[in-house]
Amino acid sequence: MSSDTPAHRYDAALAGEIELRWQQRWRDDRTYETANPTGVLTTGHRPEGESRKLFVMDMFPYPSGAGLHVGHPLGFIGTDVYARYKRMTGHHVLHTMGFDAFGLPAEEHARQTGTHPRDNTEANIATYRRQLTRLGLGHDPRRGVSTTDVAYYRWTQWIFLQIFNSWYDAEADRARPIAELEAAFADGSRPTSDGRPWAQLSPTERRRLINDHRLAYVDEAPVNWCPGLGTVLANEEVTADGRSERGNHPVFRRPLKQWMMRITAYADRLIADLDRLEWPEPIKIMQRNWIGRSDGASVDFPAGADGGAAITVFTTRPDTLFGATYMVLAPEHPLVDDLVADAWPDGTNPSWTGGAATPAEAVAAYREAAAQKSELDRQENREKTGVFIGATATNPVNGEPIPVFIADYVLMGYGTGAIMAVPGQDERDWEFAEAFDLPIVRTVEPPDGFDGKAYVGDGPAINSSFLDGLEVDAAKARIIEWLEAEGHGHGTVTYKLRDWLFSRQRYWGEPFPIVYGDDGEPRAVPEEALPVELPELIDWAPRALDVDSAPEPPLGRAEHWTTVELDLGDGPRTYQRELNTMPQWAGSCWYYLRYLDPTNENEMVDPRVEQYWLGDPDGRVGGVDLYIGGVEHAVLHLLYARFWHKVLYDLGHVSGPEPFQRLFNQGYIQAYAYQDDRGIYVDADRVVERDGRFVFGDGPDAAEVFRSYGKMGKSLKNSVTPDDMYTEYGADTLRLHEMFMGPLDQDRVWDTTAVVGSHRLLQRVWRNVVDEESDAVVVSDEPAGDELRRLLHRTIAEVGADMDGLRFNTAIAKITELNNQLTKADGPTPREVAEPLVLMLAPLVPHIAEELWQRLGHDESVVYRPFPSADPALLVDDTIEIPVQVNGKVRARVTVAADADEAAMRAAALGDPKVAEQLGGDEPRKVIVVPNKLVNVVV
RNA sequence: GCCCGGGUGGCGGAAUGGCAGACGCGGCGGACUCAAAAUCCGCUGUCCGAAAGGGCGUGUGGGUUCGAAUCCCACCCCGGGCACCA
Repeated sequence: MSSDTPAHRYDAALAGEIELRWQQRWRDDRTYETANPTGVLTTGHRPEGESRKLFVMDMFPYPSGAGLHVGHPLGFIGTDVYARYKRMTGHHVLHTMGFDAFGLPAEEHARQTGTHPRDNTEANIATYRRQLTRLGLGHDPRRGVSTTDVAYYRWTQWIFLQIFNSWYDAEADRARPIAELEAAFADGSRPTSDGRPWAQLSPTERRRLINDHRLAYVDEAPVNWCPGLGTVLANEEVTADGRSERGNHPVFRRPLKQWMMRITAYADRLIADLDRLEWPEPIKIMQRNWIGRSDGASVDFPAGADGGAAITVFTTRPDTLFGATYMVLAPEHPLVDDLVADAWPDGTNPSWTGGAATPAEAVAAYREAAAQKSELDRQENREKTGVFIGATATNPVNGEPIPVFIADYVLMGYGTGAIMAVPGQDERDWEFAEAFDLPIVRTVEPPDGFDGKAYVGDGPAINSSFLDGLEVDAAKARIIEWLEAEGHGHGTVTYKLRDWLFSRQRYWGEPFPIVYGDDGEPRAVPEEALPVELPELIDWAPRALDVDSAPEPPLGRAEHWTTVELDLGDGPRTYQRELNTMPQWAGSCWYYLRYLDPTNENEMVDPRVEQYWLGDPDGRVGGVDLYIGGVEHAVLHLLYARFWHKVLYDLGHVSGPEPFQRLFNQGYIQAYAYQDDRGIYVDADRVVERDGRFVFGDGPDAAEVFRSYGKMGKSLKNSVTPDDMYTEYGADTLRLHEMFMGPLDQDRVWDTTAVVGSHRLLQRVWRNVVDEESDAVVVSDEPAGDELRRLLHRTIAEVGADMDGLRFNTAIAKITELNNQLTKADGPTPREVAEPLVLMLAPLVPHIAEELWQRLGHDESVVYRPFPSADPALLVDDTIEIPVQVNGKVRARVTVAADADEAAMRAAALGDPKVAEQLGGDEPRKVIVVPNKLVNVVV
């Protein structure tokens, strides 16, 4: 520090000293520990008198090895400011932070750094804790669980067992304990699948029957096999072009035996309850689309030589049945082999045969070609292809025989894998019909002037016998009645949502509490045997695998762990453990519940504690009061967590049907990156701007570089870390700046040069309270002037409203205006203004606020001081200045009494010389007076 | 292609039917300094003008209104999601 800088200026060094001192004080005083109403954690803060509970939560981070950059804490700071504001307005606030540390990101990082995932994870968590503490986040440190803690994943396993031990009762529309299903089979009130009495089934048969109904079940189904990661993946983890979301490795569909969760049973409730949530509409839309409910009908088309087989299709347009002129099956549809004809029927259109001598050859060749196509080919080249299989089916509505094709535009994974093709009303069918010269029958009258091909809109039915004249909706209802009456089909619903693939062939995850006996059927580990601890493994990494290999769970290498002796009710026996682990989403499905009661060894959460923090006194759906996180979890975490919560709700373990009442998506902070003329990224912090060009380096080596922007990180060489900001300005400045940059839900570009503005504000605030030279407090106990007092109360009112609405950027702007007023004024700051100013700043910049509050003569922490309240009498002025418009353009300003009536305002406006000049002696045609706002004179 | 979100000074943004550009960054000028940094003060949408003042101005074009960044219609551009889902 040079000699002429004031000795007690608020700079980075002073900020750092203040921040570390107050962080220590908060730890010593246990300032942020929040009391539960009952149970283990009843110590901690609890507001006196009437208070409302408020549970504010962030999406917890994966503690990656790279540590934090300034983009990470945006949401964390947002929840912290909000939580602090709410504490000051008398709320009982629960706010903490844990770590989502199992799963691919942690494991991939450990793999790259050659360390064991547990060591790596623990080191990373320590780094994150240090960085988050340094930011001054007011978290209850007792509640910060990690999903990798044995004491935590013990309950993840417990929840898995709840799901495993339940089934979905479609009639009651809820999950029920599996024992109730067993009882229903046993007493005959529910028939077994093959009709044999329960008593006649062997123990293994019974187990199989029951296992088929569980909400968590093992199934052999086509899954996403990713050899690059050595594991299978959920649909949600695979990108549209068939690659893994993490690592971008190719993914292959292949049938494998895997754990599944019956999320599809909840599809309708997951859609319906969205209406009760205060979530951003785009997220709700994404969830609705992902679940993809379609209402329609299932229709049987008799087919095969004797007409004995039937092709069942799903259609959303049963009203167009009279226009179905051919059918298409997915190439891998199981009926194809039954239906394929021995020879081409006489007169077969040569373009239908694919040039093959027989239908069987054509089918084989087409399947071969389809299997060769990559996902990318399918997307880029959408020419309709297919072959005739030599067979016909009968349209049930008119008895017409129609040809059956296979084509890859029909997907086995949706509906029934077969469609009725109605080219008149479907664009894809039209294209296929044109390519294969198939008949086209319109069954909906297109509007006059329609010159397109397929018409997919509304209109009266035509060429459809008894449906003619009906609008689409009426025709659908009518034809479904007919199908049901005639036994040709029925109304039905399908979903895009698939059951959730729940097993991974990875080491770093929760082991399943499942074992297998001699019959190969999965059985639950008894509750009292939990936790099933993850065995220590030296060789834990997945093997590098090729496409044709099978997944190989690393837990299979834990020789002493893979078998276990248990008594499951029929004497001690040896069982084989399940070797897969749970996906990374498991732990994050329920962490908000464990925050409530993190040390409870007897229960997942004490029901009274759960009811207190997640129940809603206003009769809303309940759950976490405010949940802030990125939009990237729209259909992953947020859907899975809702599903688990609903299962727990059905089984009576939680009190409400939804986990997150209100969701808010914070934006992302991105940063400029710079590439040289070879396209290589250069260190962004060594680039300077000169006359609109960007230059890297200095002296003779300086070279022009080109600006782009993207996520902060090593690859773009554009990271700025919180530590950089602490050194230069302090944590309060960083917090303030991140909140000031723009609306919390908006993406923004980081600009380090702009941070100084927030630092200057704090410096000026400091100077308005403390003398920089002497370090003495310089506030005055004289009353504030009338104008300043009014500004203060207006600011209080506006800042409070902004904080409630998470509009921190405008709250800061208003505080700045008030402070600028103090800076401009002669003489010391009145205490009457200084104290509320410090209190208003406290949620945003808690350290400097604590320090100033103490220097203003207060012993107690600012954290639980009441937020200032505005005197309503001071929010209205005696006189106001209003603009006067002439033809909508502002031409003058006049001062009138605040309660001036229309006539007085009109007179004041027309009496203004500038307005008179504009009028040029003419009478105005019309004068619009908006009381308290403005006057508009129309000439 | 379909569905969301967005387009305002050199930059981040404010104003959601009533004074466009609050607040901040950057820039320019000044004070302090031997000097620089830091700090402080003033100016800063754009065009015409010495000034007073005036014209223009919220992606483009139209509309509703006394009055539109804000509401309506059409289009353009940017970002995101889904994508042959029957």
